[in-house]
Amino acid sequence: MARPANPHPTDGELEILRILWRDGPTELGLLREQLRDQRGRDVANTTVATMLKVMEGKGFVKKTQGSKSYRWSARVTRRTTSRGLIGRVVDGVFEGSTKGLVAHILEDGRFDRDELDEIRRLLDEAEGGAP
Amino acid sequence: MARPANPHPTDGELEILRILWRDGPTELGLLREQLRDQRGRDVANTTVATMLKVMEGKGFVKKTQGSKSYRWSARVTRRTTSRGLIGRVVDGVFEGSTKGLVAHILEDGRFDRDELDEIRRLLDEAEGGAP
DNA sequence: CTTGATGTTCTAATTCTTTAGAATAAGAAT
DNA sequence: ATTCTTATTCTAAAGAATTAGAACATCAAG
Repeated sequence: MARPANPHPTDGELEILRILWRDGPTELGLLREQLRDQRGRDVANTTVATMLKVMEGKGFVKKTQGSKSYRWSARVTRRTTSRGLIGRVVDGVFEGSTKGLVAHILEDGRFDRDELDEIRRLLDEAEGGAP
Repeated sequence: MARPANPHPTDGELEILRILWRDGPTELGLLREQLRDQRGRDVANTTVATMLKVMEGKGFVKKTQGSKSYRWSARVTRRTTSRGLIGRVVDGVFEGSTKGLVAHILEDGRFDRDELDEIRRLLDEAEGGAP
């Protein structure tokens, strides 16, 4: 037996998704440039192509026919992806307690007053829909 | 070139750390039982031992001499580990914005009124130390 | 039409992750 | 003392992740 497939995108896959979420459908060349900028070092064309292939197999991205080459775009939203990743942290270190995670972030995060005020506003909004 | 080393524990490693954080220094047999319970399926003794060896090399756990066998314990705290994992999510999908993460959780999480009140209290405490 | 740039597919090397068997050691039980 | 259980180390299989070269296609430029 060996490792089962991980349902969450890896760090490398997230680098690509982040670009696609931000820029929308993107052709290979431009995607490669963005990735180079993000990493601060060059990356081979084929590397990006291979990653996209793998990610396509996982259902993370899809390709549509562009003018001369494919245009790659995210098939998963930022929302569902972050939901999954946060769930992993919650289960992994907070024993399933989302509140535990929030507590940690509030205790640990360096927020200034404006940010705290904004969080408080979000909290008020959440209160409206609470059971 | 191949993949670089990942500073964060894997999901499998987290399963072990979670037990060690909860139960403190633990011998192999008991650790194996806890892992079996957590997973709902059996695990080989050697599997656990190998994971511990790898994790020892990464600095995640350490062993001390017990009565007859080693006692394994976490060398990283829950706090630093969650800090790292949360940082990864923040950088990965929220473009470095911790506030973005909090916003997502509050919008998305199903909190009841009691929990929201508790979060509000935590927020008040954070306000005290804010710049 | 040849050449050059870019994209795509195929193949593959390397390392990490997960899993466990084989062999051995060492203490417990009878 | 021999057997049983448990722990440890060594070895390794097999899939996942990351990286890219080789080969070929294709479109644009000249």
